[in-house]
Amino acid sequence: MSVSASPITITLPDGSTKGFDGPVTAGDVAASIGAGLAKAAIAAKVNGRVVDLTHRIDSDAEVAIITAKSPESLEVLRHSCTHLMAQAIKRLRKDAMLEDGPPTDEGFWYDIRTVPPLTPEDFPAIEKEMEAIAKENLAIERRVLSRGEAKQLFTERKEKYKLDLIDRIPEGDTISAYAQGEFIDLCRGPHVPSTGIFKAFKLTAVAGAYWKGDANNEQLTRVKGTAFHSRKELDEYLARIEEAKKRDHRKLGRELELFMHHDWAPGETIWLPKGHIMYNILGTMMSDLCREEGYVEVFTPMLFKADLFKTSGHWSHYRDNMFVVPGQETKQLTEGEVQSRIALIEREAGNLLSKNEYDALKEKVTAKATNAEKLAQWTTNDRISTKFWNVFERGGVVYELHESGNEVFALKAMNCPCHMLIFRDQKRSYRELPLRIHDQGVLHRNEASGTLSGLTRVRQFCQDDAHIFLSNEMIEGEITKLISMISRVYKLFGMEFAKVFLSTRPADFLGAKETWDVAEASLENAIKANKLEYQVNAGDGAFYGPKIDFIVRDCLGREWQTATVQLDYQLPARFQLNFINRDNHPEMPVVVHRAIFGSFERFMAILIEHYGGNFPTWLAPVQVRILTISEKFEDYANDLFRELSENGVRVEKDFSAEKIGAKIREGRNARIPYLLTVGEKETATASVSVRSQTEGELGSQQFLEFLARINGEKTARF
RNA sequence: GCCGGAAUAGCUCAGCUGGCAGAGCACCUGAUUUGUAAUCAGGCGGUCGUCGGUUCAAAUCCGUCUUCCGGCACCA
Repeated sequence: MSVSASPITITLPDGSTKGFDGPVTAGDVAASIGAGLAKAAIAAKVNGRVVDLTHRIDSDAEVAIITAKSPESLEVLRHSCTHLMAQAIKRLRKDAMLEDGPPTDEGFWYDIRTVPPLTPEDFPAIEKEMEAIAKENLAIERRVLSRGEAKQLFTERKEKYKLDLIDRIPEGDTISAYAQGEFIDLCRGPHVPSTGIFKAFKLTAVAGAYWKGDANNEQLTRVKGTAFHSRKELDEYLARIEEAKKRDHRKLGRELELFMHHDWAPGETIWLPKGHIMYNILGTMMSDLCREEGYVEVFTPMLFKADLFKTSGHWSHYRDNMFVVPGQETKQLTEGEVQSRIALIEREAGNLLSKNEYDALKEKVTAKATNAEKLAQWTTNDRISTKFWNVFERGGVVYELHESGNEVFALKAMNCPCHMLIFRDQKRSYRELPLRIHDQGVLHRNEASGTLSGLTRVRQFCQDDAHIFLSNEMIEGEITKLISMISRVYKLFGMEFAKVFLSTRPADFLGAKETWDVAEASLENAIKANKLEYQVNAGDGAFYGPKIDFIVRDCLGREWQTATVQLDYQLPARFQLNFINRDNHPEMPVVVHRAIFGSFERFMAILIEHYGGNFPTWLAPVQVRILTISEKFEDYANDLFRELSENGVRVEKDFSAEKIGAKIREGRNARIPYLLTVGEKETATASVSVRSQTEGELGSQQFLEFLARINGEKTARF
C-alpha cells in the first residue's frame, strides 16, 4: 500500500542529516548508513525513546542506531532474552503460564507458574532449548492489538496473568505483543530484531515471588538469568560474582574467626575475640567522634514496661516486630491443681513421646508417691518440660509461672523513646540546644525468620544511634554539620557516597502539612549546600517526618544504604517535650534521629566485604605476627613481642616447628597486616624481615624503624 | 511469614537404585630446626540437624520441627 507522503529528514547523532521520500523504519535508516551498521543494529533511539528497528518514522526525527556498543542495548537484549527463556520454558512445559518478565541491572527474570515448579535442575534443558531457538533465528515481530484482540489472544492461550496485565493497562495506551515463531507475549518492548542475536546467556537462580508483589496472593516461580552481547562479557560478569562470593562476610567471618552463629540464637551474632576487637574499635572511635562533635553519650535499659512504647506509638505501629516479655509471678499450686496438671501432662506425653519413651517414663512415675514427685518425674523429660515450661517442682512444692496483671515489658527496638525521657527529665533551656544524645545500646527486633541473613539482617544489634533535640531554625545548620560528620567517617574507609535519597511526606503522614514543607525544605537546602547528588523519593518518608538516606559504594562498586538522618515531630509531641525559649515561653523541640554506620553488625559486614578481609592496620584484630626461622631465635622474638605489646600493638607469635614458607602462608591467609620473620641475621643486627599483607616482601629493616612505622599505623581517628 | 533448595568430622565436600560412614585441610603425637604461600609419618575425630514413620535393614524413602541459603513480602 503506497501512501503519498511528504519527504522527511532524519538527524543523526553526529549532526548530519539524511533525507527520505516518505516514512521509513529505523532499520531502513541503519541500512542507508551502511550494511555493517544494519547488521549490528539491535534497536534504535528515535527522539530520545528506545524503539524497535521496525519502528515507523513518519516525520522529521533525531535517530540513533543502537548497537552492542550503546549503553541502552544491554537492557533491550536482556528484555528480549527473557522472552527467549519464556519461549523455551513453554516448549518444555506445556502448562507454563507467564506473568511478567523485565530486565534488571544484573540480568532479567520471568515470573512463571508451572506444576511442579521449575528448579535449577531444569536449567540445562531450558538453556539447551534457548540455544536451539537462537539457532532458529526467528524474526521478532511487534503487533499492535486492540484491547479486544489482546484479550481474545491471551484467553485462547490460557494466559490468565496476561489477561490481568491487560486489564491494568490504562485506557488509551497502546497494547502490543511480540511474536517469535510460535511464541507470542504481551509486551511493550522494544526488542531485538531476531533470536539469532543471543550469544551469551545463563540462567542463574529460581526464587519464589508473590503475584503482583502481594503476600496474600499465590506465589510464582521467578526464574532469573543474565545475558550479555558476548561470551567474554558474560565470563567477566561470572568472575565478578565469584569475587563477591569470596568476599562474602559470612565466609570470611568464619575463616578469620570474627564471629559465629548458632541454631540456638537465630539472628543473633556471637562475636569471637577477633571480631569483638574490631567491634570495639569501631564503637570507641564513634564514641570519640561524637564527643568531639558535641554529643553526650548515655547507657540505657534494654527492657522497658510497655507504657514507654505506648507513649511513643511503637506499641501500635511496631509491636509485631518487638520481643514482648510478660511480667511473671510464681504461684504455688494446690494438690488439686497439681493433679490436673499431671493429668494434662500425661495426656500430652502420649503425643510428644515415642511409645517406648512414654512407657519407660510412666513406669517410673507410678512408682513414686506424692504428686509433687510425680510432676518432677514427668518433667525430667526435656520435651515435656519444654512444653510445660511454666510448671516446676522445687523442694517438694509445685509452682507455676504465670503472667501478672498489667506488667508487660518489651525489649527495646530503638533508643528514641528512652531518650525522650532523658530530655524530659529536666527543665530544658534553649541554651542547651541542640542537645545531642548518643547511645550504642543493644536493640532487639523480631525480624521475620525468612529475612535473617549473616550480619546484614539480625535480631539483636547496636546502632550508633543519636537523637538531636533542637528548634526549627537550627535544622538546616545541624543537617549540614551531620553531612560533614558522615563524610568524615566514610572517607577513612575509602568509601564514596553513591547518592543520597530525600524521602518526603507519605500519604499517611502525621502532623501539619506546613511543618512538613519547612522540614523538607530544610533537608533539601542542606543537601544542596553540601553539593551532594540526590534523588527525591516522593512519599517515601516515615509517617513522623522526612528523611535522608545515604548510599555508599564499596570497592566492588556495590551500593549499601548506611547512614540515615530523619526529622521527627511526633515523638516530641507524644512525650510533650518542651524547652524554655528566649521569650521565656515553652516551645516544642524537633528531634533528629541519625545513625552514621547504621547498625554496627551490618557495617561490619560491609567492611569485611569492602576490604575482602584485608583490613587496614588500625582495624585488623591482629596487626603483627612474629615468625621464627627456628627455635634458636625464640628469645629474640619474645623480646620483640614484649616491645610491640608494650607499644599497644596487637601482636602474636608463631613459634611452631613448621618451615618458614608454611608460616608465611598461614599468616597471609589470616590476613595479618605485617609478618615479621626473625632468624640468625635479624637476631645479630636487631632487625626484622618485614612482609606486608598489601605491599608484599619489604626486606629487612631495623626493628626500631618498623616500630615507628607500626606506631604510625596502629590507630586511626575519624 | 511465603516459595524453592540444603543440612554427613572443627572446615570444604564425596557417599549410585536402602545393605559395615569416607577424603583433603584443621587438630594431636613423633621425627625434622628449617630463610618468605603447604616437611614427613602416625593418630584422634561422626547418634549423618531434630523427632517420628516405612522396612529384616535408613545418611539414603516418607512426615514433623529447627536452622541455613536464594528470592518474595517486610524493613521505625
